[in-house]
Amino acid sequence: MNVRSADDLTTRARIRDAAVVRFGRDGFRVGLRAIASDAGVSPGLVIHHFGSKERLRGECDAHVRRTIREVKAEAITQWSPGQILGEMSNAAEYAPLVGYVVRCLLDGGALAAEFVEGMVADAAAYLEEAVDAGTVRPSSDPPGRARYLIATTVGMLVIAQLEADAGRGVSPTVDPAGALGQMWQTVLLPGLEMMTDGLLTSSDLLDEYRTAMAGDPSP
Amino acid sequence: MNVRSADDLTTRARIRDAAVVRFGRDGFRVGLRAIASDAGVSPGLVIHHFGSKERLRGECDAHVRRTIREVKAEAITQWSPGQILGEMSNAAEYAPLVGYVVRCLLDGGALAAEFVEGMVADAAAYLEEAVDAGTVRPSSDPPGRARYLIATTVGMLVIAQLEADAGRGVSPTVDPAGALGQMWQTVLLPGLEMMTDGLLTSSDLLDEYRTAMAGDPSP
DNA sequence: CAGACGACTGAACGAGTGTTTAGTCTGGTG
DNA sequence: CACCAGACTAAACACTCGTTCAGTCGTCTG
Repeated sequence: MNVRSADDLTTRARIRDAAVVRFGRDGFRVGLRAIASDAGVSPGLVIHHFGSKERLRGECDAHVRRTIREVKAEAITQWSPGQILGEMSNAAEYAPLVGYVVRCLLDGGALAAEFVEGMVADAAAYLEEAVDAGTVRPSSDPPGRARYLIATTVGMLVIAQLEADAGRGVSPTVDPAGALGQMWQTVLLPGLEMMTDGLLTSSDLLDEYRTAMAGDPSP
Repeated sequence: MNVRSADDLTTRARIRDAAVVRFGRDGFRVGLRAIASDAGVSPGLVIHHFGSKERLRGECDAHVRRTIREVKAEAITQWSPGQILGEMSNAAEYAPLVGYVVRCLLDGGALAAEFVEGMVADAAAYLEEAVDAGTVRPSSDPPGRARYLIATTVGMLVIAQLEADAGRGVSPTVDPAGALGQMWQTVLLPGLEMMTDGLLTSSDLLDEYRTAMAGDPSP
């Protein structure tokens, strides 16, 4: 117990890391036997250490949560919130974590909701700073705008995962992190265009919506 | 066989419809017994009609695909592509289909990839028309822009599903379609703002990217 | 050295799954 | 009527899953 904090390569930690990788790559449906095999261990030992598969996943969640928080803390000044996952996927060390988070997103656990809310909060803070600095336009609904932008990131993660899964049968070497990077390249230019000039040529739609909401704000 | 096309309420169709609803609400992990029970039928009969659970899902896919194509065909002139799912979720008749599609998106089957590509293609066509009509700005990468916009829609679907799942324990009456509608309301104003004015106050970032790409277009 | 404790394994258990099988009921046909 | 094909069911089968259990090994302790 006292050794674990100093040397994080105990069997227990090895099982946990193997579980994160397996969960991230194959989803949460994988059997304990596959995880145990990856860790070079018997299925019974996994239960011996973690009590149940659910508690194993709980520790994986906590571990991923903690790691992301650390990376985020030291990177908050460098990148925009939406890019954190992209940058993490570039570092091979953190690539499995990205896969794990995407799986959580698809599976819909508590970590997923918390992760999305965290991204939204980060984006809101980041946008507020940028608005104060004068580089980003102010919005009449800052939290809503943050949600809107994070939705785009989440959608790209999901679509990248979709294509990574689809290509797995043909070329098993396709990894979600690579697919995500490719995805970023594809939409970076259109995204920038969208962010600088917008999409519409006139403000008619926005004006219509605003006057409609002024008359009847209920829907 | 000749009866089925005239009257679509054969036992076979009833099982298929029950499967679509169950798959959409609980995901593809639900057992055949639950589906059979919903259809008022024994588990064996499901196999008798469809051969296997996988083939049952295949017929569900085909049915959803066909229905969406029909709805799309008669609605293509009215709504923008991203709104089709939203409008469908309002019609109670089609609400289960929306849930099914979202589940496919999360599960990552062939229908999911096809569905996303279909939405992207629709969005691209819709945007091209709008550009010609002068209501939407031209883009230097129209397909990329379509992908970017559809990613936002997909992300909102996923997040809405996330929150619908999270609230299920507290209030089981929350349906994905309702969550989706609520989601739309939340981000409609910020989305419109974004589309009319953009996000950034200057074109520095875009210009930087363009000059960088002009010098080294490889990455 | 004796004893105890924790890591660890291999085999088994019980519950769940999709599927099979034997058999019943029903409606139409010669 | 006899017959039969198909819809349909109840029970069982085969398999996988998470989990349990009895027991072995090595190490530390008194």
